[in-house]
Amino acid sequence: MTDAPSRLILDEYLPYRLSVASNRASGLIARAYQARFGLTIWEWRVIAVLGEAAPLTAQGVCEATAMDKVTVSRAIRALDQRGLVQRRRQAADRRASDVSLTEEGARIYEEIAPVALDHERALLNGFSSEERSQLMALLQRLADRAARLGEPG
Amino acid sequence: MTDAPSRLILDEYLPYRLSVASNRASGLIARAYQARFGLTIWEWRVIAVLGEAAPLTAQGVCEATAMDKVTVSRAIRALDQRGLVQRRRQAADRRASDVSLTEEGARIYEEIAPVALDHERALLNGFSSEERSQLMALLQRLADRAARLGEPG
DNA sequence: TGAAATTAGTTGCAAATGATACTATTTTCC
DNA sequence: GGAAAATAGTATCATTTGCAACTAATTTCA
Repeated sequence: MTDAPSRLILDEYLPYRLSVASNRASGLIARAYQARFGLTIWEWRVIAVLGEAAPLTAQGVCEATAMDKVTVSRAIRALDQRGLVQRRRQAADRRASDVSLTEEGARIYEEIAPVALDHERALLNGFSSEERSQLMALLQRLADRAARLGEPG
Repeated sequence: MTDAPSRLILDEYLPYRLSVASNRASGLIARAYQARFGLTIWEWRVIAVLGEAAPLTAQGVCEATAMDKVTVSRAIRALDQRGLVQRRRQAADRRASDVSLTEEGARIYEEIAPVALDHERALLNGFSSEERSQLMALLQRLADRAARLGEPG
């Protein structure tokens, strides 16, 4: 491995930096979605994955969104009540339901996706293509590493 | 500028990736501090900045930690009640108080700082020195950018 | 087979969080 | 000098969150 700082300075501490960057970016986007579509960030994530690949069970949504199952359950219920998703009990396993976007949900997905991408572009404005992929790759490695450190114990 | 994705795929969406990486890293560390020192992540941040430079006012802590003033107020009160920080009203401005670590607070800081750095090292294990500074720099730019996009409206 | 363990999803409750309003003090500036 | 605006920090209240317990269905395996 390589050297790492030996003295603690919050502003140079990776988990802190990560948290600040994430909170600012998420906050920005959360506010936009709330104001414009009345969606929480979790509801929007569920719509996003269902827009990519439906149907999914709640469990499938958990895996695809890295959200906790309680959060997913609540988001799905809220979306169901608003008529943006529909649930159908699986014949094979009656504990589980297939969840998919309704027509209106799909309409919202089509409307939201470009807005989401615009936000991403705005955030990454000024980053070269190479910097972007570096950033994504580094974040991926970091998340994997944190997951492995957390899981076993 | 450069190209950016034209189709929304959650798993390749920067704000999402950022959030996952941050939550996993923070969660890991939050659990460790809670279990080992009984500190929340905010309390620990306050201790960290006071360990670097004290005294600070609550306002100063806000700036140094990127925390909201209500959160800072609560963290300081909790630490005060546990005897880890002390507050002294400023003579010059009696609305403000100077906050600093008590002896015990300093003792905890000395104990915690190396643990924090160990966690950081564990997370960054496998990253080259160059990758680390890249990551930090990219996160910094991103946070700045998000802040500027958020502030004005 | 059928008791025990596992899994999908929900609910209830306590704690964390955030927006807003509030007190006390200081600054501005006419 | 003093009214109006600004600032430091706290309190209040409603919402969000997260954990643990729960129901219902399925799987395991003796």
